Amino acid sequence: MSKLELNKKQKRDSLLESAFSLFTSKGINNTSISDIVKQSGVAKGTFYLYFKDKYDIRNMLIARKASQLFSKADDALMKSGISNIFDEIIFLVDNIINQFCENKSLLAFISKNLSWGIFKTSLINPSDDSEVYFYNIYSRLINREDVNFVDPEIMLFMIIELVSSTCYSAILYSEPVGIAELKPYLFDNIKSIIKRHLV
Amino acid sequence: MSKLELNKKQKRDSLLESAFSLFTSKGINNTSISDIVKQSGVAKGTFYLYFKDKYDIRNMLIARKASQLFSKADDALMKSGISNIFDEIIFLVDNIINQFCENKSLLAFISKNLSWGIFKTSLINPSDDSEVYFYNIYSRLINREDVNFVDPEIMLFMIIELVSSTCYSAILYSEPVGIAELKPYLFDNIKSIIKRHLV
Amino acid sequence: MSKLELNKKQKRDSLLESAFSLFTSKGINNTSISDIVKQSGVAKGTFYLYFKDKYDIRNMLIARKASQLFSKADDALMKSGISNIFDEIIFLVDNIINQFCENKSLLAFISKNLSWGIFKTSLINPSDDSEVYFYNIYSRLINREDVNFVDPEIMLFMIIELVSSTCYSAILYSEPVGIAELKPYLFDNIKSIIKRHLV
Amino acid sequence: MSKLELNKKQKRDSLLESAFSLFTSKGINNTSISDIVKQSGVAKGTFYLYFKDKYDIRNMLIARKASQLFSKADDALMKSGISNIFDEIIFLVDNIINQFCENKSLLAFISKNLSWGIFKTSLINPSDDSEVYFYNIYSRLINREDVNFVDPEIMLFMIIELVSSTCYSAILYSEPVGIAELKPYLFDNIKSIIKRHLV
DNA sequence: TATGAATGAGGGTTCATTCAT
DNA sequence: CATGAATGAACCCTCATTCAT
Repeated sequence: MSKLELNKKQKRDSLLESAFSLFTSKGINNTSISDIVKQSGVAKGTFYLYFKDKYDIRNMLIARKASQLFSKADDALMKSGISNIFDEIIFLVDNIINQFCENKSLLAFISKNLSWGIFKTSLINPSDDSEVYFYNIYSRLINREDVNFVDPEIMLFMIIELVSSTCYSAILYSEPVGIAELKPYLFDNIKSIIKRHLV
Repeated sequence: MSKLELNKKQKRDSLLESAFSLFTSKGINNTSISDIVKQSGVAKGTFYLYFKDKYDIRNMLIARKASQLFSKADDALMKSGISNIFDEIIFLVDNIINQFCENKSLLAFISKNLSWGIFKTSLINPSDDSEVYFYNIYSRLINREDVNFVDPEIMLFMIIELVSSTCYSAILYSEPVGIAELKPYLFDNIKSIIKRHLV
Repeated sequence: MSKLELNKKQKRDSLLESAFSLFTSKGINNTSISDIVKQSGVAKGTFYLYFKDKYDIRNMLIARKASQLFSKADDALMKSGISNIFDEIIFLVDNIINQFCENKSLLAFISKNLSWGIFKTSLINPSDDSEVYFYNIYSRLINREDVNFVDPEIMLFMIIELVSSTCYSAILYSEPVGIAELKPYLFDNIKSIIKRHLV
Repeated sequence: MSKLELNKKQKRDSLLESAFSLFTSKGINNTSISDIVKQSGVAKGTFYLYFKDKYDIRNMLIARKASQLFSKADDALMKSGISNIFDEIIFLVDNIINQFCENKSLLAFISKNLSWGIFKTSLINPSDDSEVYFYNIYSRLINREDVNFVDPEIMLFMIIELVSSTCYSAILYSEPVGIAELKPYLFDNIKSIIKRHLV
């Protein structure tokens, strides 16, 4: 990669990270392009060399952050030696929930913005290294040798939606209960979902 | 109610309905106070006599629309003669899903904005007739003579979160599948959740 | 007219006159809405209460200024006692040319922007008192008792186009000659045009 | 001409033609340097190696396009065998009008921008082959053996201004009438102008 | 109570121009 | 000669909010 291209990648990354920190701290609606470039230390016009508008950079961020989240969880899973399908999924969910607990603004951002559409777009058209990993994790979970799922995509969809929406309320507002109290019920439900999709 | 008070209530209702139609058709971010008052046929200053700002009227609307949704479903339930707890909840969910199918912008509005916090606020502090009704439905479901739930609030919470988040994607974008294909899995999962909370 | 309405008319007039002085001194392209409101002493948003954009105010100005130009010339004609059709038209043209000589920026503005379309729109839909006068002058010239014109509209069109385009170059740049030197030829040509349209 | 010089001429021509197509289709105000270089397939900086700014390239274009227009008309005239001065001028005007009818955006461009100043600059300082040709046509019309004109430059000036301003309205907007209906009057007036300048 | 004219900060976006490569 | 990434001033326009009527 030439020096110029490296420079460009750094600018893009800097804009992405500035946008993320602002989106998560002040919310997307209250973040202006001005804010983002100011935090990045680049000129306003530069933003438009890399992104179409605020929503373009948001979409890039969701895919990127969700991928990193899963990659991290998957790394831990690899080290754990777990091989049972139920345990694997619960492990991943638990790890992700813990990441959320430590980074509540990430939770707010992902929960409010992750849609299954962006999810799949990112799988099919990875725009970043982390998103390539993401694809590998996904396909490894789905195409296992030991088990056959009925409609595995629907299964994952339901688990992800259930986890993200309940955690949002439990972790951020302890509503109706805190995450610790919620977990047993949540994990039981996830197991039920998996069971439902086993042949 | 005096004629003046009636007039005031009509103005407030008119503002609420105008805001709802604009929020659902153009989105909250793209709706201005100007738009709302123009559609309502009242002056700009008048808005501030009834609501603090755009987000104030939005919160009022969520509670109001969610209550109406549940009330309608409950009316149908009453006429159905169903008394089994599983069937009752599935019936309610199914009815609400059907309402969503017929009114997709309502789904988008409720899904993106309904939080358990507003939900409970509305239960505890009803600001409208429909919300009082709402409370009755809720307590009738929870405090039944025939069954005892463990943590009934968590159960309802999970069901509501699961339904609203999966329906959002399935009904509006047919992602990962359409609502018809999703329903069997969804209902099975709801039954599992209920079962889990029965003593 | 209420005090409020009077105030509004004054604001509108002030904006029109500010825009005119800026358009004529700096050109339309180099005049921003900011410039106009600054000169008018009103807030930026106020501009948009009265005009759609820069081109809206420009069109209003052309009609207004052209009407005032003709009205002034016609007033002088009334006082002159001239009744011969050739002499009347030459008198009007001469008077307008002299107005242009004294107000070159007005000439630049009118010449570059007056189109027959705006001309007729202003005749049909006067948006101002001066434009009503304008209509009267026009119809009095066309519908005379003493003479009958063939295609009087085409005749006026040609005279106006010839005068405005040649004066632009002659008065502003003395190209190919100054206005004094041009006049004899111009007036002869106008007479030829009139003659051509007499039955 | 060396290969390098040829390459440079091609770049310049390419920029000129791109600018022309954009100016005529979108208008000068809505055309940016970015647009021009994009259409030309050269880098932004390259533009500034050949032209000072947008208005520089516009002036080059007017002279170039006006010259081409006259050259084409003159070619046709040469082939026609016409030798009478009235007929020659009418022939040229008619030919140019017909060119305008077939290329309305050219008409809009020329009419709005051709000034007698640029006209003469182009005559005196031709910046291009076509402009040299242009000069020949001009002097051949003026310095004839068979006739002597009084102030031939004023004569041509008036004809050109009258034709370009009336055609603009008639061809582009059919105001006050279409070009076909206008032509008889226009030609009569041109003949009057010529007659006026014959000794 | 109700009005709606007025505000002006601040939003998104464009673009001519420069300059290191 | 040619490039095109970067700049940042300047643009247009919106809008929540106020306040005299």
